[in-house]
Formats: sequence, structure tokens, C-alpha cells
Amino acid sequence: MAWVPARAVGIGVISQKERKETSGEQSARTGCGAMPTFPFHEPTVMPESQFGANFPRDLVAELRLRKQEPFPKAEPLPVPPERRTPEQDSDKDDGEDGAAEEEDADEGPPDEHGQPRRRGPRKKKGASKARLDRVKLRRMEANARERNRMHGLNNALDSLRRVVPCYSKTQKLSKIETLRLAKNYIWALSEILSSGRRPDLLSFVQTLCKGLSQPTTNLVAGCLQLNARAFVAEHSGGEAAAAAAAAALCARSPYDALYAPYPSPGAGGTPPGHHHHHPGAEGAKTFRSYGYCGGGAYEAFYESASPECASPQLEAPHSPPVNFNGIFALKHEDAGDLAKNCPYGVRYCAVPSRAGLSQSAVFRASSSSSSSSSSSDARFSYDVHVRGQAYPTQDDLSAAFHN
DNA sequence: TAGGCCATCTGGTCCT
DNA sequence: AGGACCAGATGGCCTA
Repeated sequence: MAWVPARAVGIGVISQKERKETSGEQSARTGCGAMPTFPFHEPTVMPESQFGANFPRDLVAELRLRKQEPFPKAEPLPVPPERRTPEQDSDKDDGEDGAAEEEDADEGPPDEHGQPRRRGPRKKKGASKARLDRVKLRRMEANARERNRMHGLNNALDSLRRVVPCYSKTQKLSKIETLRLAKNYIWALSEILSSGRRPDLLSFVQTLCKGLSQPTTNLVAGCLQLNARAFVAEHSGGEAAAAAAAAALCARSPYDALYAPYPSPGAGGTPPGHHHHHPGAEGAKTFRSYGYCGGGAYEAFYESASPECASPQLEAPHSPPVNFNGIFALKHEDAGDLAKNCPYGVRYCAVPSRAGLSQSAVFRASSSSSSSSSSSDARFSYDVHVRGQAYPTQDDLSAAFHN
């Protein structure tokens, strides 16, 4: 059985085409066609806000419009009870003035014989209409709140898109892919944290792409591939040039410090004199640079990783997260330079190496990172400190991840 | 044109 | 009572 379309029975339904006409807003989205009612002005997501404060601008116009032009009557199609609108229900089982409306229902056309219709009090038309208006208003308020809520949700999702690998403003990840990638990313970072070892590039990419759709996998891989190639080309020009390029690449990430607490498993890791001390974690440790950068590194996913990343369309990235789920915190001290870089900083600088990858991967993971970023702390200052709470074991993480 | 993705509406449920 | 949250339904846009 086919339900009656909401448009046919709804009291607050406005088609997207109508909405487009009334609001005049163009969709900000590039990848899909749905038309937002209005640009969401975040972060004005105030759950406790009252109707009016957050009321969408065009909804007022809607209300006005509705008063002038009543919503088209529902087509006389059978409506399942669970899909009936309060408006419709009010014709039947209204507790307040149900009697009056029942009378309305019973009230047929005038008897041609001139017989009196029915006795009893006159129907309170005004009250019924007012009630209908109230119902409509409540419904529209609820719709507006729901829109706001969803906009807030989407806004949060956008924020998430910016901090997961492969952010592209022009080619946005879908919601589900964003969540999946974020989950993989968190898991990968957690694994690094708990193990204290850096994974090889292939493992990292595989972890990131776990469960992702093929297009998204290609996107993530493509981000790396571009940079790997660029770096390989650079590298072929000479070791010195490669080292310089790597150092330059590695100097720009605001997340470099993310890996600081962990010694590089490579030969050198951090050159002498490049131990990072994090004032935010006084008394805790003096960390060495993780050493993804330098001679053995893969290029970041993020840094000009995707073509859009370097495009002028790239909006200024958001600050990195302050708190990673209670595991560690980043104290953002200088966001100014972030705008010059992609906001992601887990740096895997590419270098040709002996490690061959599968047919789908063209990257080379280095097993000998001999140097590290020498200037990662020059432009970005983040305190990274491990919090005291217990970590989940790697097994727990694995279990959670594979679930 | 089918399928994916999305925004929106809607009614139900739960909570304050 | 009203708001938040949720899931289902619907229709629009885009892409392969």
C-alpha cells in the first residue's frame, strides 16, 4: 500500500522548489543537489533556544505565505492512521473540541426540505480554526527546530571532515564515509599511541581505508599517491634536495607534535638537539620527535595532498581538536599559520624504499627514517600530553575497530 | 535511468 | 507541555 505523500497531507510541507524560490538561497553543497533552506549560521546551535531566536528567516515568510495562501487540500486518498497529521486527527478524536468538530463532520449540506439540521450548541468555528492554527504553528516550529538540529549535526560533520585525512572542500566525503574514515583515523592514531611505533605507510593507509567505499579509498590513496610521486620526483633529483624537500614538507604541519612523545623506531629518529619539551606536560616527559619526517617519511595526506588542498578555494582550516577523546590534548597556541597549510598533520613523508606495496599501492614505506623534522616546532606550538587515564589495550582497540 | 546522497517533513518516543 | 531525538518517507540533484 502506498502512503500518501507527505506533500499531499502535510501541513508544513514546502517543496524544495518552492523553498528555493522563496529563500533565494543557493546550495552551498557541491556534491549533491539538495537545497538547504537557509545557510546555517553556526555555531548558533542552542538547544535551549526558543522559537524565534533561531527561527529560520524564511520560515516567517512561509508563515505569512501560508496565511495568504492556504496549503493545498490533501487529496482524497486514504491515509493510514499512523501517517495522519494532527490536523487530520483533530477532525476525529480531538478531546477539546472534538464534539464541535464531530458536529462539523455530521453537518451535511442544508436539507432541501428545510428540516433543521441538528440541535445543540453552534459549532465553535473560531476555536477550531485557532486550534488548527496552533497545530500548524507547532508543527512548523518543530520543523524549524529539526532543521536547525540537522544543520548543527551537519556542521559538526563538516568539522569532522576537516580533521580527517583527505579533506577537500570541493569533493566532500559523504556523511557515512566521513564517519568511517574518522573511526579508522582515530583507531590508527590510537594504535600509534599505544604501541609507540609508527606503522608503515601501507598499513596506515589500509587502516584508514578499512570499510570505506571504493571511491573514498581511491580518494585517500590518491591523496597519498600524488604526494608520493611528487616526492619521488623530488628525491630523484638528489639526496640533498630530497632531504630539503622533506624537511620543508615536514615543517609545516601543526600536528607534527602529535608524534612527539614517541621515539622514532628508525635509526636516528630525532637528531640530537631536537627533543621536544612540552611545557604543557611539565614534569611528565621530555619527548623526542616522532620522526616521521626527514629522510624517511611519507608525505602527508593533508598537505597539498589533494589538489584542492592547495587551491585558493580551500578555506582556512579549523583549529585542530583540543581534546582527542580524553586521550590527549592539543593546546593550540597559534592558529595563524594554519591557514597556509592543510589542517592535518600526521605526516607521512614519502620516500622511495625497498618496501614494495601491493598492486594498488604505489607508495613506498621507509624503514629508515634517519632524520626528523628540524623545524616542526618553529611555526606551530602544540602541547601534547598524555593524560593519566588508562588506555585501552591494543586488543581492546582492535576489537572495537574490527567490530 | 538507476542509484547514491542529501535536506526536509513528519510522527512517535523520551525526557525535563 | 514542550523540546530533543529518532527513524521513516519523500523528492531533488548528481553521477556513472
